[in-house]
Amino acid sequence: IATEAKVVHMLRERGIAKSSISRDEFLTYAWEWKEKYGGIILQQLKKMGCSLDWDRTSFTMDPHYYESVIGVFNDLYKKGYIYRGKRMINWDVKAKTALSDEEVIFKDTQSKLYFLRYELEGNSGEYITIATVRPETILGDSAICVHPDDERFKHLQGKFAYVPLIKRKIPIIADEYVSMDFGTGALKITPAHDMNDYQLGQKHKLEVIDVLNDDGSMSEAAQLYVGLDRFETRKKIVVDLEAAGHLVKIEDYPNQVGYSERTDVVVEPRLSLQWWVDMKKISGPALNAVVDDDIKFHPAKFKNLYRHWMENIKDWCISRQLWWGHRIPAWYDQEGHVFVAKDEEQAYQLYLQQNPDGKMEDIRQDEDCLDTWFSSWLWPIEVFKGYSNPGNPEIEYYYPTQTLVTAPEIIFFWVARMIMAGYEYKDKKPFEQVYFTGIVRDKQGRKMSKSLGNSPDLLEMIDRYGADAVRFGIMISSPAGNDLLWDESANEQGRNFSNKIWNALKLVKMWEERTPVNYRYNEEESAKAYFAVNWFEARLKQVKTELDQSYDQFRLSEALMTIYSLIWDDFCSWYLEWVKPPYGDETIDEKLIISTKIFFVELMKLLHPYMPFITEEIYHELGERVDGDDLCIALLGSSVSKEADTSILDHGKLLQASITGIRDARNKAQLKPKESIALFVQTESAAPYDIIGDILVKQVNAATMEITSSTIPDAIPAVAGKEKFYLLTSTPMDMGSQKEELKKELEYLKGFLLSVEKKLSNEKFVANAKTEVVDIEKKKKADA
RNA sequence: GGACUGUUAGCUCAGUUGGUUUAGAGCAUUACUUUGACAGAGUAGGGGCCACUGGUUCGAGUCCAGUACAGUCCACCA
Repeated sequence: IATEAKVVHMLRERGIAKSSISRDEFLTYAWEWKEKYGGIILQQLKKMGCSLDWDRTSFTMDPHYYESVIGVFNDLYKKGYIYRGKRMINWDVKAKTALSDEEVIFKDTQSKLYFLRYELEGNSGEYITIATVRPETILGDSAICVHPDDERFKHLQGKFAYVPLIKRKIPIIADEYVSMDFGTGALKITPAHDMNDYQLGQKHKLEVIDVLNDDGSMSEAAQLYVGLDRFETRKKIVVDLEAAGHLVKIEDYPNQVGYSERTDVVVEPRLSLQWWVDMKKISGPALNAVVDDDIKFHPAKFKNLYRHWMENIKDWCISRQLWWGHRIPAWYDQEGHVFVAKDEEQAYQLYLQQNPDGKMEDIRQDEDCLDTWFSSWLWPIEVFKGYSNPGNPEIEYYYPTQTLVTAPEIIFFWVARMIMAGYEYKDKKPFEQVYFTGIVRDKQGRKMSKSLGNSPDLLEMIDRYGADAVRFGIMISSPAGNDLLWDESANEQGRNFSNKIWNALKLVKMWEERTPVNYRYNEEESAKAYFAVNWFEARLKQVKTELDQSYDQFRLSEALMTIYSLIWDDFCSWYLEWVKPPYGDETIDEKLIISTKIFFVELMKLLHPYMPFITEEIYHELGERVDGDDLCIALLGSSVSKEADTSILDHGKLLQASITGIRDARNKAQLKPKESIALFVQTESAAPYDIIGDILVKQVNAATMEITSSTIPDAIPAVAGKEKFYLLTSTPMDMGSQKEELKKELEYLKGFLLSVEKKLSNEKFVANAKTEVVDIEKKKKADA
């Protein structure tokens, strides 16, 4: 529909009206348009780094696909699942053509609401009053409808009234559809000119009286004003109704009226025969598949929505008043008999069976096209030629696919119908998981759309920030199941991240310039010398486990955040600083540099799906030197276990807390970074400091470190958890600001202690809560 | 109008069967420090009646009901 609208627009700009060219000519233009803009979209996807199989692009109007769509239509028709039924369409009385919904422009209009009274049968002088904005349609009335509970009209139910002017007798019926508080509470039913009226008419078996011709003039069925234009008729009938005493009053009534985009005339709702799919015939397995989690939705909240829709499924109107698309394979003869076939020749053969003397020219094909989703719902099958060439190796290999990624707004249009088609034609689900992305909105919360023109220019953004940065910006702000409020500043974070990674590479490459020293340390020293390596290896394992969990739940932005933090905080801020050779040392331990590069490669692998370009580049930068190295293989082999070493991780935490605490104390005491200190550690367990001591000393610029059992006078105190540190400096320092901080900390802990004690002194809590919970509270108290 | 979903720091969001140190993260912001991987970095800080009102419970951001507001899809009213 969008394509057709765009092509129509393009032609109009060139001064060509759609109505002035043939169907085939129009389609030539449409194909040109498709090639051009389809190509642009593919280029953008490539520029974005989407790793798709570019040799296998597929289109629903490829010849094999087109035939399959027609084949499916024929198949469903034969099975009796497709039928013709009435539907209200938009009719352009000037162009004498049906319009798609997209071609109707609604304008706010100041209309009039006419209150008309209909005389009741038998009791001359008694009336029932209805309200309408289209008085000319009363000539097509089949009934008057009231709410069954409406006391005002209860006595009239089952009686009859006369249509004014033509005195046709119509019943007064009751239906809950009518709202009691609108208008007069009585509704005239005109099945031929209103969809709801039509449905009520079906329900109550009312006559359909079409009072309009296709040019908008009154038809023979109207009895009066025959041949007169609908709006002329409206003026005239109001005068006549007033003269006959039927007009009660006229009120102003603002409403929206649809105009044709093509001819700018008021669109006429018109009943027309359209093609439908009987959904109840095919929806059963598709409902169960999702309800039973055979197909999983992410986020799961859409499951409810899906179930509700499927349980109340309505038949699917598959006709569209368009030229661009799969043309409905139905042919009609002069009498309106239908012949559904795969092509004109076969339709003709069917026609011949009934009309042995018939000619090819006697039948003509349906002008309409199929709803775009009637082709799209075959996607998981026909992309692999699973319908046109069943059982071929590709469909057998790829079907069912694993994950469908799509937008929640097309859950019914596309997802549900693909599942139905999957069970109908493959007897199997088409995919295992469905991941619904957020809807992209701008900062003001508006949906991004072509018509609003509020979409950012992707290529321009890529030029400014880099494709990886743009991808990062999108992914980091795409929490599963929420809309994505697009803000260009997210790109900046991505760009800064790229910079950070690139600089980390620069640092590692600088180290490579140094003289390598092979295995500087012996077995006993290695836990200490390679603590940073052991720690990061453990962190890597730990984070990989977290990532597995995030991915299992399709929490993509969370996974990216985890990787971001692993690289920035753990790798750059901690690990690289820990292994960084001291200033002035021109050598480097070979194990350190190789481990670092292996970690770097591992990190690049983790990040690759999000930022493919920079990770690919760095992988190759590092790869030349890592590949083929025995130590690399040995290191990888040593990390078979997925369990991270928790004691190493604990030591890492202690080291981080110590560094942070001491640095904080240094800052508060306004020590210059270059000023060295003597560090004293007061701790309950000294053992870990054997391992982390060297790094600690380096990171806080200490000349010496000692374990002490008593406080050190005249030193700057620092605290990390239950660890105490004393920083001895050559110059005495003012510790006023630090004291303030510590007082605040103390206040907090006092308050905290109070709240815990309050809880523990509550007898009901101690009596009712689980013992573990009470124990935790007791531990909190002890710690505080 | 129907159905569904949401409402937690300035912004975007976590918070997994109610209890895990008197609510967390990223970004933004503030102060100080630093300039030997980093058009930056380090350290610290500020910022929340967890929409509102009731209820269940020893205990509620978490469960229940209602209200308000927002979003989405569907149907659109003579």
